[in-house]
Amino acid sequence: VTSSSGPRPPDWATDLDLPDAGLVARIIRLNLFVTRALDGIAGSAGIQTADHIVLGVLRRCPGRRSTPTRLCEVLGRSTGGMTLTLDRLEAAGWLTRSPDPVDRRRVVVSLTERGLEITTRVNDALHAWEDGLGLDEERRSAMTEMADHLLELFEERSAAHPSDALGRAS
Amino acid sequence: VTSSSGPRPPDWATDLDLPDAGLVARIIRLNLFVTRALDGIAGSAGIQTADHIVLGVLRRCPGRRSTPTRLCEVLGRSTGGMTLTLDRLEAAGWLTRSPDPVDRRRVVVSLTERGLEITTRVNDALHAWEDGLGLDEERRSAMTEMADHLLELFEERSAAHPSDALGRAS
DNA sequence: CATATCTCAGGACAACTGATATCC
DNA sequence: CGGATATCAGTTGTCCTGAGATAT
Repeated sequence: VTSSSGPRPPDWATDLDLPDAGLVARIIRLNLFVTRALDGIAGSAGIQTADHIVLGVLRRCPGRRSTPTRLCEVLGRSTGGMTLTLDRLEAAGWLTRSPDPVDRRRVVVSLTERGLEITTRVNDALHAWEDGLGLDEERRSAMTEMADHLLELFEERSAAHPSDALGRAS
Repeated sequence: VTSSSGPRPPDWATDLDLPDAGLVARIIRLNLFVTRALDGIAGSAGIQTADHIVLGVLRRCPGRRSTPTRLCEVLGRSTGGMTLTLDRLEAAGWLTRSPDPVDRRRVVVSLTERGLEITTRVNDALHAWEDGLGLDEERRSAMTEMADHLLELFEERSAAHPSDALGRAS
């Protein structure tokens, strides 16, 4: 994490260009920066990034509740792994598990007051960080619209090929 | 990973909306889809996603070579972890390590012919996948321009605050 | 000598796989 | 009974931390 002093690296190690790189490379790179910021912010708030994302998904579900399997589908994780994550979040008091009265195989996962509070706090900090970037409003809304359009395409696509949604198809 | 048959989940577990969600949430979600596709494609080619990304960065470096530390900065990883990754990639014959004649503390990491070949192959497949999404050309170029603009902002930002570039400050 | 770069060994942790219990 | 849901146990694997080696 040093880059201030000492002998500068030779020029050929300095820059990298994304000339022919496609959208995919750019999205990955964007995600890298975003993830760094999120790690810092979530860390300060005392929650892991991956856990915050689960709470964030939950926050945007109708009624602020969902089921483990549904969360797995959205986030591309296994049910076994999700159980562990939910254990952590439940132990922290950020969500509760309760049996679904309608279908008792199911477990309903609900965001608690404190869970809502922390994910909202992290989200607000993230918004502040985003605002501080100096992105003009025009581009911001254009970018949002593009992203939503792309997301729609992705969702259509994974609805069409559910089997390789997770890249596990033969 | 089931969503085709069986009793549908109740409505309240079905949809999630990103109403007030900012760019960050969208980028994370985009990355999720992209990562799924990449996992599938890279997996078929016999390389891990994380490893492919290292090769991809290398491919876009002038001269197709860089140093471990530089890669760590770009990808936000520790040098120790990078050593292990480079061990893997070197063992696979995708890159070579050689001492820097100018500064012999340094190691120069160079993409091999085979390394260039595999990362190019994966990249082409990714392009094909991207083309298959049905994104019209106008939006595609707009999206690209937006992404590049955002990336510039991010880079300025991390140049301004190098200490918390990795979220490890204080 | 203090700093920079890389490597190595040890440890931590999250996530997956497969099997089990419960329920439709 | 077959399919679905969630959990548990065991394992894997990657990454990080901190110490050490070599060079400046």
